[in-house]
Amino acid sequence: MEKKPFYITTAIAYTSRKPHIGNSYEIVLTDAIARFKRMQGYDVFFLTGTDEHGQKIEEYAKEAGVTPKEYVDKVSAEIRQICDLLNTTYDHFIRTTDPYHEKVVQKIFRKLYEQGDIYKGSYSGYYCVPCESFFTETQLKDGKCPDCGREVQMASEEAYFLRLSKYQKQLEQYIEEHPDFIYPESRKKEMLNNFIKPGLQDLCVSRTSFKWGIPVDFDDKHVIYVWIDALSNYITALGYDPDGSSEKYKKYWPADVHIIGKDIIRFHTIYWPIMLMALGEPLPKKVYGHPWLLFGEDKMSKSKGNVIYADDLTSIFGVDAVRYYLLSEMPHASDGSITYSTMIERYNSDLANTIGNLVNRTVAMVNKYFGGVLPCNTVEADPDREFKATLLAAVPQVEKYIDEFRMSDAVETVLNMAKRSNKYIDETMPWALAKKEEDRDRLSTVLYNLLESIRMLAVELSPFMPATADAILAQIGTDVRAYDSIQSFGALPLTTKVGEAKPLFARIDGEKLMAELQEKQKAQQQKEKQVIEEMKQIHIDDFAKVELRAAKVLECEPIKRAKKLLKLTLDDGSGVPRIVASGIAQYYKPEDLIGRTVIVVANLKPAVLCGVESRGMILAGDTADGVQVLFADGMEPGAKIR
RNA sequence: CGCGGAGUGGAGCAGUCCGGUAGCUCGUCGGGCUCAUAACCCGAAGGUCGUAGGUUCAAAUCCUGCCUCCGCAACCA
Repeated sequence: MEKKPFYITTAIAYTSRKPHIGNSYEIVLTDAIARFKRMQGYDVFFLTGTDEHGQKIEEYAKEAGVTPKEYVDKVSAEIRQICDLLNTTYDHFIRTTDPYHEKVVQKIFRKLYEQGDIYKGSYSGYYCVPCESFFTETQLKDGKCPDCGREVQMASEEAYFLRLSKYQKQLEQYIEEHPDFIYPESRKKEMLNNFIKPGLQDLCVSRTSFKWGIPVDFDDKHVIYVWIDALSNYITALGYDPDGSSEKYKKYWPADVHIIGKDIIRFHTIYWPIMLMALGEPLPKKVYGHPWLLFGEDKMSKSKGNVIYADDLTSIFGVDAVRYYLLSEMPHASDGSITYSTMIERYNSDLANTIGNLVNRTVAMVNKYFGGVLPCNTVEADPDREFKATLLAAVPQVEKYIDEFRMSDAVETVLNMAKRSNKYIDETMPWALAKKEEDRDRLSTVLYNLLESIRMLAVELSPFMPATADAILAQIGTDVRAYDSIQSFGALPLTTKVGEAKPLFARIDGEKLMAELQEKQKAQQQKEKQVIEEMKQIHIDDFAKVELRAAKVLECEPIKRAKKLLKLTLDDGSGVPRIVASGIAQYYKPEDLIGRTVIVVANLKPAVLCGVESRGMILAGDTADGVQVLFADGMEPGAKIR
């Protein structure tokens, strides 16, 4: 029988910088589903890749002093290495800079243009010069900029637009008729109520303000902006072509599920379906917006040097333990969190104690009591039936959870299989049976049941922890691992000879590890301090361009709508009060500052922050617990600092 | 009044849509066992479900106000 196709994708990762462990969650989640579906017998195609165009990348590359292509080559390779490190089984890794992708994207753009779904228009609106942004008439506040309250002017910029409005009704109908399309369901309401029903505005799909993108082939002033470029990867990767698509495309499209972060649900449930409608292609069956993996209570920040990356974790815990953690700790709807201590806890308790020890003690007994091969005489007894029934019931349960994307529940169900087996050992007490010759057959039966339960466990574990599953099967000496073989109890051949009992997961000394990690972190910080010497040097003339003046704080108040900002009114000696906004609201109260003298950068270009025009900035330094303002009490307002 | 999420035994969470004995994991304590990685199994303690009202025979669950925390956005000039 022909296998049923199953097409699953991750979002493509933006190549601005190395992804942290939270970003890696998505690929592991998708991989687990892909592996599970393959095991069930589906013909799976699993796509991932990198999104490599855009202004940001152009800027990062410039900063790094390389070409955009060199930049994305490096980051894309890094991302791919992480996918490989995490042992993910993607079938294709697409890059939006791949020539075949670029070519088809141009064709798509042209097709949509020729049929009138894309039109050339102008991005006209009210432009606020200091804020560098466009606003529609409805966004304006009393005819002025909603951000800074200043005058705006009419301005326009040529651009291409995708006619979303034309498909609005059709999309709304589709979403309502396909209740499974957007998952979890809470997101569906969000999309319908907040975006679709109020009316869709046509989407700007080209830019002239930067170059690093796929050019519009009939108008090369323009590059194709992110939506059409990035989203279409899901079909270009398969060989979609407006002039005739590949067999592969016909086989796998529409996708069974797009796995994406909750932040980009809008693009995948509104823009992407409309693009497909315009192309006359079927829509993906499901879009799952997964939650985020957050860092524990201790907020991790790059400046502290303690962002967690996938390779940091795998070097300590191993790949499978990291996969296990990501899959088990992440709730399906709300955000998960990661800390080293919870990681250690789960590792020791679930992996070392429950699973590892179960395999170890069972294999050890088979070797000790029977020299590795069990005799074939079966003697059933009381707890057996319930034991087997519990294990078998777990199989459809796991299946159900995975179909609902409830990974942590699926993983827990599998873990419970191991717990049940540990309990079975206590119920049957093999060591007591071993003492009496007449109980030998019963002992053999008990151990067989255990080996079989472990085999079932290993098979169920294989999508989550593939290497561990292999190791377990090797230890119990079998390669019977088809999904069919765990639908009933007893597929393990009786003649199986078990291997040597070797611990699967060595217990981790939590305190010791935490101490080591702290050491490491210190070393890291030390390193960052040393880097100063390698920094680019500036000439004294450059420094002289900065006008530093002492200034006395006359007034100080918080800025509404801004959590971090204080508005300071300063006497800088000029006679005219100077307004400065400063991001120190978390560390200083207004009364702490009034009357004190601070140092202000006097010739800084003004900027508008949360509606306040800030003319200059005051100097402050980072400390362990926040920010400390540099005071110059006693100096005359206006005194020059050098 | 920018948007959104969350407050449940020491910790992390489920339960909340569709009211009706408050559940899971970890930790703690007690017991059991000795095959095993100081692992495993059993039991216990521990919660007025953020707060104040309301609806109801009955509220963690529905409604209203308030408090606190967090994320996003704004933004740390």
